Amino acid sequence: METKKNDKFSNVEDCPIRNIIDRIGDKWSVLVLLVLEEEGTLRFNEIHKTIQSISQKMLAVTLKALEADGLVKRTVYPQIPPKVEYELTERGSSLLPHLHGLVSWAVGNMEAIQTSRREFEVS
Amino acid sequence: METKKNDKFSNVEDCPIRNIIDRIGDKWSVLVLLVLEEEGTLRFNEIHKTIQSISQKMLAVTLKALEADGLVKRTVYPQIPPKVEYELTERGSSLLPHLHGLVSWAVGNMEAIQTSRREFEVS
DNA sequence: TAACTTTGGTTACCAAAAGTAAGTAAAAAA
DNA sequence: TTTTTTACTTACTTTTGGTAACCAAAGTTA
Repeated sequence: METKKNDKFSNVEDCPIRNIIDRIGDKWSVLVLLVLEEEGTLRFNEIHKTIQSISQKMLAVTLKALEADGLVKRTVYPQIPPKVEYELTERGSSLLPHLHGLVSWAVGNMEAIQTSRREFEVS
Repeated sequence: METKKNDKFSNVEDCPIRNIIDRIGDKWSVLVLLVLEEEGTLRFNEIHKTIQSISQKMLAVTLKALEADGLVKRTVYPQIPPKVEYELTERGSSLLPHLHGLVSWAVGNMEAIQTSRREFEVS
């Protein structure tokens, strides 16, 4: 008999791993976090210029999600034309070292991985 | 004048960050890697029993991707009914410490993040 | 006075990725 | 002969992501 209790990953809502993967596992969050770390406080369009391949829509969606999770702080200056600045919160900063671990692994292994992929395709 | 050279993330194909995020940032890869680390060698259905919320299709797709990247080794025993075993490769094992960094951060911050999300919703 | 610029978005529409449920192969057991 | 077992695949639906056009509101230009 297989009860839910035998599956330690059954409660997807409360599984921290799935929770974090669902959030930073999207297409853009990690890139935005890394850019904000490197460049400091940035306006919407400045982020967009740094990550040209993201659409305005996805940048807006990504920033809103990061803000909702308290990883990024959004500051609106009531001007016309509008001015909105984004910066990492402490919580966002505390995540970054772990991302850097991943990034360094990725940098060190990317070439071998790309080779593996090509070999796998032909077979 | 904005040339491609001003955007250090413009070559999405060759950006290691995007590369690794695209691969382990999918919904299931990290979970599968963690299960294989914890349980050792497992058959297809054994993984499926451990991660009940994944569909057979997505488990198959995920394993194939991990195999293509050389993170997981697939061994087929020519029997009927079939027997296929999956285990981490060295490359896969070398990635896991970095994932654990993320996991521990996720465990430590999940509650605060969930609170932030609820607060963000109402405002 | 009308049109254009600037910024930080939103909206409608389309494509790609992921989820669901059912089907498949092949042999051994009932 | 039907059922069982295992590791998938296939057809279909839903969710996510991408593209391009549009918007507000004040200042600048003509």
